[in-house]
Amino acid sequence: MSAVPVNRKSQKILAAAKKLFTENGYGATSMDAVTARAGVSKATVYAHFTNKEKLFAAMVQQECQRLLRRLAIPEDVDDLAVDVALTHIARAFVKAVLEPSILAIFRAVIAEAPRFPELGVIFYDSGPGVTVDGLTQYLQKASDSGLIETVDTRLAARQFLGMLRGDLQLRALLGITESIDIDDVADTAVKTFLQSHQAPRS
Amino acid sequence: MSAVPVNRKSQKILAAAKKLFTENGYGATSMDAVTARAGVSKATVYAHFTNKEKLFAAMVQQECQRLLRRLAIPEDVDDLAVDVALTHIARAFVKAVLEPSILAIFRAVIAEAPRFPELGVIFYDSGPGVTVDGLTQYLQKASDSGLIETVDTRLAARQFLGMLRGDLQLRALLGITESIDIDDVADTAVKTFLQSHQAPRS
DNA sequence: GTCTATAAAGGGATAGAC
DNA sequence: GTCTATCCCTTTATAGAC
Repeated sequence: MSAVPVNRKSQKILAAAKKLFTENGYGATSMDAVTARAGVSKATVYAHFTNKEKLFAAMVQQECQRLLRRLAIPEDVDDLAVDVALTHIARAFVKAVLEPSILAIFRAVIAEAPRFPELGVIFYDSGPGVTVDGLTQYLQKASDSGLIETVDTRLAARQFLGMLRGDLQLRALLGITESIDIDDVADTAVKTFLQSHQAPRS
Repeated sequence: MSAVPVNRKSQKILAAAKKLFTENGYGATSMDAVTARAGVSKATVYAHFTNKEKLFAAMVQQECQRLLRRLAIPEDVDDLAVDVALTHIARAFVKAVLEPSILAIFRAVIAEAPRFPELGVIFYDSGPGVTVDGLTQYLQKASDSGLIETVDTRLAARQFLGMLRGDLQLRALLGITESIDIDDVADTAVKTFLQSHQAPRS
């Protein structure tokens, strides 16, 4: 008589699926491996998730909700000075996009995007998309207040986030590890951005 | 008595492998499908490429050499004004990273990076890496000539290329198509970059 | 080197008992 | 809902003839 809405077994299966799909990829993950890791029988897996595709999709959607919220822009930055706020945002963002668990789900979705087109949209909208939206709103407010001078705030947000990624994220996705100073990357991007967008001091 | 160094059959097989691996992914591509598309027998494939992994690796390496050279910075930009040169570079770069054939190989390598760690390095060094190197050299020369003021030219190059990608490349990798003005994205990035790096006019 | 045929294993999915 | 056992197909890889 638990109040948990989703079955316990479902969660076990999804956890196993997440681990195996993200580590080995969709094609290289067998349903047998999922059942073994989840500690249930094969028939149970199929009772909960019709087939392999549905299981993969369910796993991705759950991870979207769980992981990618970390990419959202916090609400409490409005009180800070622009450079301080952007620095907070930048450091958190760089850290998040290099997180192994987030990289793993990125990799899985990118890999299977051609065969799961809906998932690409769901993934973007619940992850990278909310980051762009949040930063765009912030920049818009800052621009309205005269703190910065930016005409196309959405494009500016994308540029800023792109600067933060540099090719760090790509290298990480490719499995190239490196020791870099995350804060340095973030702070330099803030500096570059503000030099371009801050209203010339009168 | 052809002078072609590599076997004709090899090329047929590699072409089929490229098509199938990039379209369907590594796991979903069978050796049977490759042989059928190449019009050869299975034994021939195995005679040329020991196994499936080796075939995939060979395909990636060939595509690295063929496709990714397009990401290189052209040599003839030194004669141009900085803003003109950067605009040329930027437009060509954005166009290249959105090219379907290049996206396909990106997707395949990212997907299989965990199981083919060497390929990630080879891919980066022969593609995105040469872009960063080339632009870094260009920025260094421009900085030495006093045309721009940039302390860390490599970081600046990464920032600039990151701005150009924005999240365009990510969206493209996720299969999200959109109609954008490539030149506009490129030109805005150049503007932002120069506002930050150009020596203040005296 | 290249083919046809096949071996050996593993894959997704289901039947039927409980 | 959950299990065990199994069907049936595809897969990778090889044997043997030419």
